[in-house]
Amino acid sequence: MDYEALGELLFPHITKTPDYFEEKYPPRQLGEGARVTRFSPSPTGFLHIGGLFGALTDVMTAKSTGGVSYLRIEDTDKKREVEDGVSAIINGLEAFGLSFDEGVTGMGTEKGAYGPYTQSLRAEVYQTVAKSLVKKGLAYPCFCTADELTAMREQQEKEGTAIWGYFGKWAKCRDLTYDEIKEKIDAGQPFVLRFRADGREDGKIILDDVIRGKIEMPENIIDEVLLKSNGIPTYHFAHVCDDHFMRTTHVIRGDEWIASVPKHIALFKACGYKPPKYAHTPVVMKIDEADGGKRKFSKRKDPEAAVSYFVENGFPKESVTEYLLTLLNSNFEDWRRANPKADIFTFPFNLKKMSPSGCLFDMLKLKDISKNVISVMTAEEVYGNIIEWAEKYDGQLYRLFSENPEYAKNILNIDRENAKPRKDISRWAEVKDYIAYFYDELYAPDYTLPENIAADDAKAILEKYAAIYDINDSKDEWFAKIKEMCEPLGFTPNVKEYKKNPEAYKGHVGDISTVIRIAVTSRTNTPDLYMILKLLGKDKVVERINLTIENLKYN
RNA sequence: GGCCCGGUGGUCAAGCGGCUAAGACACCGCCCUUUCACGGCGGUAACACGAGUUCGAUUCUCGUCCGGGUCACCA
Repeated sequence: MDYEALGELLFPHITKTPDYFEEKYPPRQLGEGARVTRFSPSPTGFLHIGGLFGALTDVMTAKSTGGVSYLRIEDTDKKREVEDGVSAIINGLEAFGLSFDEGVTGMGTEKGAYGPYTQSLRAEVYQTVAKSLVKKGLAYPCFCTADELTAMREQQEKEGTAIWGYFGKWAKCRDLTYDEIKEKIDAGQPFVLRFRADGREDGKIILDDVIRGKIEMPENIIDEVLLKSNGIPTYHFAHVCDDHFMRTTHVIRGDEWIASVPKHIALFKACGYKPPKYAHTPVVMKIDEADGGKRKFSKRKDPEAAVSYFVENGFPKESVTEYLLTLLNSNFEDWRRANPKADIFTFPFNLKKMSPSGCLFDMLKLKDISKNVISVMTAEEVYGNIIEWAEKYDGQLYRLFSENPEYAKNILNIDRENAKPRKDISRWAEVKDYIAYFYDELYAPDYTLPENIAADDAKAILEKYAAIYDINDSKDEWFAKIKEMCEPLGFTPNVKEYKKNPEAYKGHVGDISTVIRIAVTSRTNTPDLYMILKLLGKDKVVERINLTIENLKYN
């Protein structure tokens, strides 16, 4: 067989050789240990949590080694592609503060010297490499139809062959002569380009995975498709060409790719390229409501799999990235405690610290982390975040907060910006309920008293309090007055005393506070009552107290 | 079915032949306290199973079981 001639027959329009691209995309000049990573999603829908997980891993790996990360769009499957796929990915990434050094930056825009970073724009690269493979006798055209391939598979299953696929005696087009090929091509028959695998059936290769260590796998013997009949490469071939020419040092991808590594290694070898290091990451799973088992997040079944879910529910972006980081490197939490304000990208991330087993996404843990994240923000920061969120997702809250920013910030500042800030809020979507009693529009009065307080007593407490309330009191004066109210009403200002001798009193100072709290907020639990009263203002406090007195039911 | 990965408390996880088997979340109790939170202290709770190697296995080997992945002109 004259492979040179075959190459020309198959790719008459390709005039370059791989050397051209070797020069165009020279090895990167980076420091020792610097890693080049890529996040390479397909634009098939929304960005989901697993994608974010992977993207974070890529970015952290590059940043922590002084390397480069880039975003490559793998749009080689036009059937699954969705219209706004690329912007969905980029917007999703941006929403969580992730950006790359190179690659696609938007619809039709990109940056970096190793582009284009969209696979559908790189046909010439793939075909040039493919042509060189053909000329070396390492790839050949296959004219088998989908039906023939299906029949082959069925036959293999029937025979119970250990390995399924296009190889050995099943590879009908492997040894076509030049004349046979020319005849089919002249007749306009479509073909795919297949790899001429040279693996031995009993051969073994070792993958030294960065996360999992050494994995022994059978050599590849399958004549994998390199170019589809439309000339577009399969993932396998695109991966090899792109990661070589984009000079990726570390391919970080989901562990569903482990089984394909022998193919990839064989292809790198055939092309004469040095394979990158591989790091196969675990998958993020959830509990299946139906059977209680673990399973991978599903784009279709799990709305919370979409990163937009976290945005819509008002999780600060840092909460999500920090949670993901604890999943990635569990020592992140210790680091965060030691460096409460540090930029996450300065965390000394280490691929080797990643666990190889899949993990369950724990919404409770996310919320806990989120509460901590929010608790160290200033009122100003919290306000800004809420405004930004509410503008999109809660018009009413947005209006209320923007009408009087100072009022809103003061509310948010209660028990904040101190050594032991409250941790009540985990998502911006909870804010409206949290601050509802500060706005008449949101306030839903509820005059229900706790069982241990009689309505008559409550009424007496409120009448007394309305009479002595002075908004100008300091906190100490204010509380001293409340304590003074206790004894005449049959309560004790001393909680310990009450606990020692509960029969002697109707209640203690806490109960007095509770009555006032309920009258003013309709809640039994709130942050610092003194500040609440102060912010509400004298008129509103008196108004609510009077309303409560009128509506109290006698029991 | 073949091949591959994984298996420490409810969850995420340290651990790399000898430890009373860390820590975080969740849960429970106590303390602090005008409520609630915060904070502090304490508690319940784990090495899937069976062989083997070894003076000694959570750690190494093999098998079993369980969970997952993969075998496309999808990525």
